[in-house]
Amino acid sequence: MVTIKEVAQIAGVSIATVSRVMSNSDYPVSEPTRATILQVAKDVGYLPNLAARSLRTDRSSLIGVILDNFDSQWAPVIIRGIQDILHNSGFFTLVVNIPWEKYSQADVVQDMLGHSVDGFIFVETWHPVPERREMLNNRPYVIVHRLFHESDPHSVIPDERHSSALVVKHLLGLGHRKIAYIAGDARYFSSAQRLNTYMDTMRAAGIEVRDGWIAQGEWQVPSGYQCAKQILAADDKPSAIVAANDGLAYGALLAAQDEGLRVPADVAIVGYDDHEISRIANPTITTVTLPLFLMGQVAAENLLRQLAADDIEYAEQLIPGELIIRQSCGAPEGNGVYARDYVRDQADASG
Amino acid sequence: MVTIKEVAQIAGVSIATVSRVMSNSDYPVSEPTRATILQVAKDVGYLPNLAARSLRTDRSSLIGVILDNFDSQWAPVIIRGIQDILHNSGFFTLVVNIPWEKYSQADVVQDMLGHSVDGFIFVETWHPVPERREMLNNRPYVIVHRLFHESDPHSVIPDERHSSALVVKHLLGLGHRKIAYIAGDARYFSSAQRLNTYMDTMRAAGIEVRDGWIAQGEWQVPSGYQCAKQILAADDKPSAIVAANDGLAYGALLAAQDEGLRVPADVAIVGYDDHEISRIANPTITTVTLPLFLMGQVAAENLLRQLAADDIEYAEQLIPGELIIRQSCGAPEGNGVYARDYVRDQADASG
DNA sequence: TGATTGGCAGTAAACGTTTTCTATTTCGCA
DNA sequence: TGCGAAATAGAAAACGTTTACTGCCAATCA
Repeated sequence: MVTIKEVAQIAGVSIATVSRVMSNSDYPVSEPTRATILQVAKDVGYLPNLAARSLRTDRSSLIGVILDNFDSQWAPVIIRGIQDILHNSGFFTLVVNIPWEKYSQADVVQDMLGHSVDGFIFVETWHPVPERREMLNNRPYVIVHRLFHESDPHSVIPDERHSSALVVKHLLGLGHRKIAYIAGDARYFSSAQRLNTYMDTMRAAGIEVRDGWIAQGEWQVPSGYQCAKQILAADDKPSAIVAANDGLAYGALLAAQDEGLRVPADVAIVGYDDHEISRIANPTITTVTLPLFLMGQVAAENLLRQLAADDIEYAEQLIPGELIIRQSCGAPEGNGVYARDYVRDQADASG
Repeated sequence: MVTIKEVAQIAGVSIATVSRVMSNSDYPVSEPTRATILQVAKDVGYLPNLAARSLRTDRSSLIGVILDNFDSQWAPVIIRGIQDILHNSGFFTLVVNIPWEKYSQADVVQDMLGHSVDGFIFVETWHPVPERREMLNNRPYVIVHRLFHESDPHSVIPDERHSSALVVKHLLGLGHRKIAYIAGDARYFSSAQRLNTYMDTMRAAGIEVRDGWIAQGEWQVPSGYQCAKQILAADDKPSAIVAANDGLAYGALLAAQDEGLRVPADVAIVGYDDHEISRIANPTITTVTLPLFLMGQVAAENLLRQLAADDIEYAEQLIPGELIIRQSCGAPEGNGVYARDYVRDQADASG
């Protein structure tokens, strides 16, 4: 590999000058000299050795990204958002999926510190680490899509209250009054937020929530099925069901159809997350998006800001989601058609 | 950060000795000395500075991983497989999703070379690069899940022929003779492989494939719907349809049901890929897996082997998939039940 | 015209390792 | 006992940068 020395030799200048040009230093270099050096560097294919630079400056242009569930539908999108910003600023990411059985988070952080990463981004990691700051060697960090309850000023999370209110209000707007709720796994703090927002929104609309309207689920389809069965067995059947996520909503959909109910005619169902399942289901499920890509971008921008100056005040950042109106809510203004019709239309259009 | 120098000072030895111990050199160091150094290093929390090491040795413990579709259902699993092996061997990966509009592959490779990556893994990248070898500065590389036709000895790909034969033979074994086929996007070489295998397998079974049995699709659901409509309109209706992937299979499923046909009673349908959609569909779809995690592992192992010695002969590695028997094929030995029953059973079990 | 300034370029010292070379000690064996 | 070899340790150079410091020259100003 060609080094700064050869470039200097060919250009007839000192290595210091080459370095100043190549690293975009604000030290003054005359225009002709700069042009020559740039030209020579290009001709000989010079590439700065980042290990050497890192050794000298203690900045590596590397950001450690730690997650514990790469297979989640969300993580890859978040990571793309992160990289979109970071790569544009000349950073690479060291992405590591931590299989909890094998490595501890602390070990991975240590390894990353060995590579002199400039900062950390934690994606959806579940276990909070008490003395994180210290463990990270005081390097800046951001937590994106924080799933645990412990609050942290350096985190970027979905605006659960905003989004939850969106779906409930949507149903209220459609005239529904008897709206039931299937909650998510109680160990996730988003479950409580979503549930509480449902309660608050109902209360604000002057509706008293009955006991039988709330079922405690666990995120997955079978749980949604079971909860919906339970809700639909009540003698005062609700006209709509809000599920804490799309898996639960899909389960509820199957349960309703199993009971001979038409969705949305007999009972409306809405989900949360804009998971693929809500696009595939029949009818398609009205839901609200998780602004994942944006969250990744915001997290990366936060980190860059911390890298630039560390005397800033931080606060949790809430990113709002968007309501996606599909078929399962029966909205008159719904832009969706039944899955089969949609598929048929698409086929007609393309064939 | 504590350096080798301080460890040496505290342990009362030279930095050379510390280095030899910390880097597991095979240079002889007496047992007591080694023990002391290890203890001191641990006590003071010494971490080797990898930038310095990289500068000196020209090995970075970094592997560049390049992909162009992070959102594909497959990429994250492949990457986990890669990291599973690589991280165990002390390597980190520089994972980059290349948005083709913005960067060229060559630019990213250059940037990675600046970080002195020890090797490259290309995941599912579509565009072959002619003078790849040179571009990579002669560093070792592996292509995993290669989607383009150009053959390359350093690639790890699914055994398409094996898997395709698996599904067709499965249907033959169930007594089907009139088996139609919906092909995938013709630009992918796997489409041709899957189609050809279907033809070969049918021929080997002594069955002549009729013209109307083959439809040219494009991977997506609407295309599957349309193709199935076309196939089912033939006067000699087939009793089974093999789709080149699960999206097409799902589309075909909707089309069949639209025609008032029961699946699998009236027409059996099988897919390919073990995409989530095949688990969610009703009935669930029989399919064959892509061995993604394993492919990632094998790719990483290949790279490590190349890193260790470069005088090895290489050949494309084919990784076999597995048949997943679900409901849509009507196999008597099928281990599946209808989605709704499955969901109900799960619910009963957990509640 | 002479002193002062400011723009520009070069010298050389670091950054934290690895590794070659050299030096010392210890050991085995005649 | 003496000698060579093996085992062990240390000194120092090198890897490719960045940057503090020094120096030169031309332009500016009194």
